[in-house]
Amino acid sequence: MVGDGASFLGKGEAVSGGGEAGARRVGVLLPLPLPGPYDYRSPEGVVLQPGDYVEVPFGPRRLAGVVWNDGAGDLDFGRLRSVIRRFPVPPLPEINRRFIDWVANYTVSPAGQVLRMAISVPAALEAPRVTVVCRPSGKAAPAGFKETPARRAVLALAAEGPPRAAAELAAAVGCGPAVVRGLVEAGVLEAVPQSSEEASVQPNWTLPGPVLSEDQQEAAAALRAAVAAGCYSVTLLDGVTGSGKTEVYFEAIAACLAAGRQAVALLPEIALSSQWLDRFTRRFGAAPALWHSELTGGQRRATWRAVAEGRAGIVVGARSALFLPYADLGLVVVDEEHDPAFKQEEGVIYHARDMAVARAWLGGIPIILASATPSLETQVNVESGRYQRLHLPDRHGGALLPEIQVIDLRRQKLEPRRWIAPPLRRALAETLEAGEQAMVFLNRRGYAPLTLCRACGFRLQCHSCSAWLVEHRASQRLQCHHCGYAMPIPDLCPNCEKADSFTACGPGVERIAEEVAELFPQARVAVMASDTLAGPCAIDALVRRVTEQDVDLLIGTQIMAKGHHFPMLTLVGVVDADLGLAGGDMRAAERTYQLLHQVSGRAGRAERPGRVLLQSYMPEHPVIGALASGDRDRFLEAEAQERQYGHLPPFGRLAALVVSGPEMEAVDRAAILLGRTAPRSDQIEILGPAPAPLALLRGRHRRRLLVRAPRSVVLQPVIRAWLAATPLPSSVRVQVDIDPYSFL
DNA sequence: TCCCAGGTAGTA
DNA sequence: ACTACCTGGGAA
Repeated sequence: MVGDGASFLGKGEAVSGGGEAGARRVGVLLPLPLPGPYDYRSPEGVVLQPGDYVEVPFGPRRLAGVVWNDGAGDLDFGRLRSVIRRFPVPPLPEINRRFIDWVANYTVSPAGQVLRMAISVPAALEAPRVTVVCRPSGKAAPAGFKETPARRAVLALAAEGPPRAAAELAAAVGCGPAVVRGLVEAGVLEAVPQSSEEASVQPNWTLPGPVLSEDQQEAAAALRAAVAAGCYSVTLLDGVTGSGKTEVYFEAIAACLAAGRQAVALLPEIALSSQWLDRFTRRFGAAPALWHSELTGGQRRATWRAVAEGRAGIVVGARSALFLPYADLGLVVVDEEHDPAFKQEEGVIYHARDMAVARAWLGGIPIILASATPSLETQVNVESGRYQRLHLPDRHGGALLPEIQVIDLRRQKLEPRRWIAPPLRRALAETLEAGEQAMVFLNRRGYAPLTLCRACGFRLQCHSCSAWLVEHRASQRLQCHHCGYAMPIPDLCPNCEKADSFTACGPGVERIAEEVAELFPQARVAVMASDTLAGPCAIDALVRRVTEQDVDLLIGTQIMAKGHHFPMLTLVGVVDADLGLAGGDMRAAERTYQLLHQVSGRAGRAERPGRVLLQSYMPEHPVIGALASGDRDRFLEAEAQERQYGHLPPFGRLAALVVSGPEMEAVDRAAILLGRTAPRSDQIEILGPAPAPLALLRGRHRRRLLVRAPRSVVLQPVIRAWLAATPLPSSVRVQVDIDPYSFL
């Protein structure tokens, strides 16, 4: 560093001694997919520490980054540009920085790209807006103080309400700002600076919790002990739907707050419902800090800053909440641990549950995974003793688990263009007659999944994806569920030009709604799918209508499978329990089991017992059998065995390389080249290239290679070396997916 | 011969 | 991620 000094001194810059008082070299990580931190020099007289947020010049732009290290030193000091300024935010703690490096290394992505998830709100780095507010000083009025009516009114107002800006006080009273100013000058009011995001009401852990069952108390005590121990531990909170898992982990959160540390609860995006927040607010007397994709810029900023400054005790959010700059994280909770929504499939591809466990391990803190249907990975970790398990076998408040029956569609033939078999129709009629509510579940949006021409057999397909266009009657359009493309339903077949020749194939929720309306014209029917409900507010509104019994029959997709508590709902009918089992994806069975189990869990959550009817063409399938018998563990064991035979996760390691680009030939060439340069080892097996599950997505052709290896092999360095040694044209992109969620 | 578009390298 | 720069094709 000192040696480098000569070069920049030579350029006529005044630095004393080239050392202590002068500029120093720092490595700054930028929120970009660069290979590593870039070196800058610190401004005169400013000492920068790792973790400091800084603004730096980058080409013609200015960017916010984080001081990562002392700099790589591979560039002459004289050629370095200077850090512009340090942002007025607490530095990113070391654990958080190590976590970012760890995730980057694990997911084979540049650290800067991971950092981008952590500083996703650049505005939060600026000093908060400070306003001057007035409040009573408590001092006596000075001699000669004249009490006018206007002054009296201002003082009275200032005495009751919260501190307010002078202009605000004046406006409320109806006097000029000079009156307030005069009071401040007289010393009766005092003007104090207040940051615009001053402490809102904080969750209060000292409030008494609800009455817990014996099982719940026991589990809560174990979790409190884990929090008190303050070291790394993973606990699976395994409880049937309706067993009150949430209330149990609330106790762990309370313990964490009592210890003065922060807690984060990750929920699958969709489960961030007002029902969950209501329960939280009831327990802690205030809402938690929120983090999810629907937040406005201002809300994001407020949460980010409150987290960084340690003011936010509890954060509840979707997967990305894991990357917030916690000042002192003491507990992680992952609710619905098995949920596929935790898998991020774009940009940095990661599974939030796995990253959360890593975060807990790095931070030396406990983590709680909650689920009624734990993932196979978690189950295997419990069996091997790596994770603790707490079991809640019974529903809270004595409610019984629903009785599950299978309707064999091979015997109970469906009428043409009908999807509800007679036994389900009878059950629905009985339920409605009893004044109870029913739910019909079909995990398929729209009216019909496929539209074809009766004359020539032409199928309406998306131009940029390998997927059918789905008819939506509500919007009168055909939609692609992968890229969002939509078009009006054409009058003529694009192929044979015949008019009125289209016919809908198969059911979607809209079609089921139509059938139900014909069967039960007097029933109040509501459809619940992600496209019929715009945003969380609409979901909340419908959920409220259901709890207030404004709806008799609810028809929906998986959006209504999660977390909702409908006391009067006693019947769940599953239109097509086999949906999702087709295909050959090893995870299909597990996923279907989890989804249907969760849907079944909506029935009979209060006093009235529930029942579930599953319509299936293959009642002998292990998934259907496990659901009907309630024997989850035997099913998981069988699944585990199958994965073990296939050397598949969690018994082996798997990674996917997805090659994509707009031109099929270029993508194919690149994929074949990658296949040729693949690492050769008797430990590592390369499968493919083959068309990826969606061979065409958003106009990009996709090919996939799978890498399979025993658990003892660490795949990341192998993949990194492989990619580094295989130069590819810039027209194709390679995405690395460690632990891919779906594998055919 | 010039201009614009699209592809590409570099950002410290 | 942007942006400035370069290359090449097409029209003047």
